[in-house]
Amino acid sequence: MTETGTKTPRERYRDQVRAEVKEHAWEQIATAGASALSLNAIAKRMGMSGPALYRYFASRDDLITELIRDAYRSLADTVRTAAESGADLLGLARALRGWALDDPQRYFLIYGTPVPGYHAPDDVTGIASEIMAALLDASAALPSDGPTAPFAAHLENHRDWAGDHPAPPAALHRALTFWTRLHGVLSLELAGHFTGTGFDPALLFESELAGLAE
Amino acid sequence: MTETGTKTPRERYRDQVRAEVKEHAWEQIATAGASALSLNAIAKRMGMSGPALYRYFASRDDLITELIRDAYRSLADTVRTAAESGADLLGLARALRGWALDDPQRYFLIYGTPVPGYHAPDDVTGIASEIMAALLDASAALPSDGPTAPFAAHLENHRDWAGDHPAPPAALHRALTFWTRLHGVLSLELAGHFTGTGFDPALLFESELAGLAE
DNA sequence: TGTACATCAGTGAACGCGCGTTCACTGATGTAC
DNA sequence: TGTACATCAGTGAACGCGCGTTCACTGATGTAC
Repeated sequence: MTETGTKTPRERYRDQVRAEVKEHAWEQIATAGASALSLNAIAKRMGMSGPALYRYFASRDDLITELIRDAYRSLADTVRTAAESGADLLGLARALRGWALDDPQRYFLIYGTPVPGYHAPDDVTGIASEIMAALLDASAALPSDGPTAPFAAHLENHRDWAGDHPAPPAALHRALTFWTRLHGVLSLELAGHFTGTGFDPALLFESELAGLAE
Repeated sequence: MTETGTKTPRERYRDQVRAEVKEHAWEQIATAGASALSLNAIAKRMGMSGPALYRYFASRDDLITELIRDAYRSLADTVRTAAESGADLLGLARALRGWALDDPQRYFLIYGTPVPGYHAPDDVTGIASEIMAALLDASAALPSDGPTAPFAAHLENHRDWAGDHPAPPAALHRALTFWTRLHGVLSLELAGHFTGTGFDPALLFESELAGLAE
């Protein structure tokens, strides 16, 4: 055991190769989808033999799990960074959209078709909560006048998903609505269902969210 | 060539086996996802040898393509039937939701993670237009008072996706918004992102769409 | 109604492929005295 | 500083698997006279 923070050359090398494997994995996912991801193919592209990768990842599933975790982490960081630089709720949404457009298959790894039987590791739910917390912060920061919808009352009684966030029901509702509308436009756009329609998805995105920011 | 409409026993048998293959395919997709679909596995479950299926489908891709077409057809029929029995825009949305809940993997085959490089056959765009036309009809049937959003103006200049539907810009906008909000709630719900949140996705669905029906 | 032929469903063997993963081993890198 | 040992990266062979797909063939079903 070395002191935390200090890394031996071997450890640094390990980290570097692990990172390189992941990079090739993302390339492969972007090219052929996550289901086509293969350890042997990655090894070949790195000029190594297949079994060599088992020094770095226990199994194919292990690698995928780590990619999912990284994707969540990357999105959470993106949203947090935006929040720290003063973005409002709409700004967070735009940051999330940018992140998704940056690598659609990474977006789909989190929000796309679920693989029956696969369960994400427990710690990603914590990261997912981070993202939601940022949205809740931004939502609560906006003034909320006007009548509250009936659904907000329902949310007040079912606010487990918000953790211990002190946002009032109207803010819960707004954050959740932001969340679903955002994914509605994004998932259709990224899956290509707007190609050939003529209109600009970015404008639709703005239009869908603008009304919510009051 | 027999007269159209009349089928020989052999043709009927063919149709029946083809249908049975598809049923097993859907089961397999529901169980393990579309990427795990295998002709050999289907044949085995039907008590046949693998090559036998090549009498009925030219290739694995051919089968998948036909499943996608059937999924579109099924959704279009669902929406059309709802429209014919007098459902309004909200009713169409509910019909679509019911269809999706009925078989989530069938929903994802159309609206889920796209497989890079795969292109749906041309004729499904026609079926997709049918669905959108039903939404546009229902949208245009609703009264539209109030000011039109800026995005509606943009849509007026980019209405290719609406075909030759005579809906006014406000109706185009409303149909499209229905479409994206509906998929926002549905895709997150079906992918399991609401599990453990406590609230009722059905209420969120209603809440998201109720405001649009004026 | 019966016979001769054509059509077609289904089989089993085979091909080539790439996959995940295990294992015994080599050679290089780091560590302890 | 040098030697003895432990650690670890990477290789190549091998296993078992299931896949899509082709092909020559058998046997049943339908068709024509």
